Amino acid sequence: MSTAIASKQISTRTKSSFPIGVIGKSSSPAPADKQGANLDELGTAHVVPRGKTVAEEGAPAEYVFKVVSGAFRMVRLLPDGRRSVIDFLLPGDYFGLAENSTYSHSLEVISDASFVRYPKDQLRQLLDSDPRASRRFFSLMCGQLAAAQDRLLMLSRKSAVERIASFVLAMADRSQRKDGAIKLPMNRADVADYLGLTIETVSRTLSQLKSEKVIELPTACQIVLLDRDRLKAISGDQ
Amino acid sequence: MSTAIASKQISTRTKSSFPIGVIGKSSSPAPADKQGANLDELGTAHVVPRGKTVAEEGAPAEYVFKVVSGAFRMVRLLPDGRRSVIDFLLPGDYFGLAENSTYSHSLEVISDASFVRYPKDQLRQLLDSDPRASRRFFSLMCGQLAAAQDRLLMLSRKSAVERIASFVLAMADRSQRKDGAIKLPMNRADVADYLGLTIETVSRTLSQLKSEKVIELPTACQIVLLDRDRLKAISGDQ
DNA sequence: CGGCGCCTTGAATAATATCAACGATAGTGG
DNA sequence: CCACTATCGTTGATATTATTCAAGGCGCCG
Repeated sequence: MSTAIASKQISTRTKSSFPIGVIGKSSSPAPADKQGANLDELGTAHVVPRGKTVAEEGAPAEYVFKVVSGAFRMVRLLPDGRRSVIDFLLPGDYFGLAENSTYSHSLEVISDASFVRYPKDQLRQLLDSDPRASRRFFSLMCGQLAAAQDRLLMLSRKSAVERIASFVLAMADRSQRKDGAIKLPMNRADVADYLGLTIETVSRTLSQLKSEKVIELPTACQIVLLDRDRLKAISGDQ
Repeated sequence: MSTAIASKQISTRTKSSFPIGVIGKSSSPAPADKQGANLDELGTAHVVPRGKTVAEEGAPAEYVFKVVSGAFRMVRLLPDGRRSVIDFLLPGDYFGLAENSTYSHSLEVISDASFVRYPKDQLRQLLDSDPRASRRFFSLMCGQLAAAQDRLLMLSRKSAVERIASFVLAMADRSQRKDGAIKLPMNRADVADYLGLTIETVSRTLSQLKSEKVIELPTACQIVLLDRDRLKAISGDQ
């Protein structure tokens, strides 16, 4: 099932082709680190094509992943095949830190992507020995937890329009360009499984917002915000 | 708005009337700790009556709470008053670690309760200086995140019966006695806001499970499992 | 015993899912 | 370069689920 993944060792000496972030110390040239292991030395970089499954639900959780480019979805299945997209991962996001001995989610590539992968036990060791890295990851976890809790509120109490509006706003915030068209890397099915709706409801609701001149849809995967305030009001927050 | 809360300083010398857990070192007599501050010295114990709000959404997040006895709900409101119970907290559970500068949830007492409260910045300091405490809290956070993700799946894709079945099973697991009747500290409204349903749907669905001989309801707040396997099958997991 | 809060149940309604058909778009091979 | 095909997205009609509205019941406490 698992096909080859492009892989290479990252050296702190070699200029990597990926903008790999350094944690627990300044991102500059990297002076000798008396703490011993550091993230750069731990990780290997990989390039993966759209559709690829990088980590599989139920498999031993050996690695922690950091997205470098592209987009991923974190997926969980019910035995009968119903699917939930627990989160979308964009550059800078991590996967696998909170997983137990086996992954409880699959990590799938939405659009051609690259990532860095760290052996989980080595990363844990680093966290134990390096207070700065530890603090960094602790606050990452806090962010993830807060995001999950936001979504709990959304899924338990918001209507379809409110969910879509919240989603569009969130994607606009995560997107680099704040003004122009937002590029959605995921398809309608992914959005539906993320928001707890069906493909049809997602489509209909986006059409509705379009007809109300709140957004524009130049293509299916591009969204232009015409009335951000209105969208925020519709989203139900504040 | 905030009425008096019973409060007293905890001394490591005094035998506390609460079973306050010690983190980052053995729970025995407490030898001098070269790390300096430890959790016992940080915390103050409090007793609170049912209905009391211990932390308010939007207020400065100054404390982290650990439940000692009783039960709490962690609540979030939408501007129009819709309510979501993000989680129930039982003895041993923590609140407030992942909160930002202000609480994004209220913490409300469901049944007469007691808790220990730690100034957040002091706890943070302890986490920075004590690797064992840090590890402990890191794994607590992992557990909370995993639980939140389970609930995301539930809220996005499970039907009313499946949610109720999952909830009953989860409460049975968290409850002390595994065999006899489960005591629910929360009312139907709390369950509804936790599962993203209405009071009526919760009531109807429990009645349905009762009529199918899967559970018994001696009183509204007691549940007896008659057929755990069946309940697990209904819950949709595995 | 009476009142109040909480729970249950029924009937009608609304929201979203499902089923089905059609349309658009992108990738492929002639 | 164009046509074909597969995939994805949109839209409509209908079905289903859960909500809303409404009434009544149960238990607890004064």
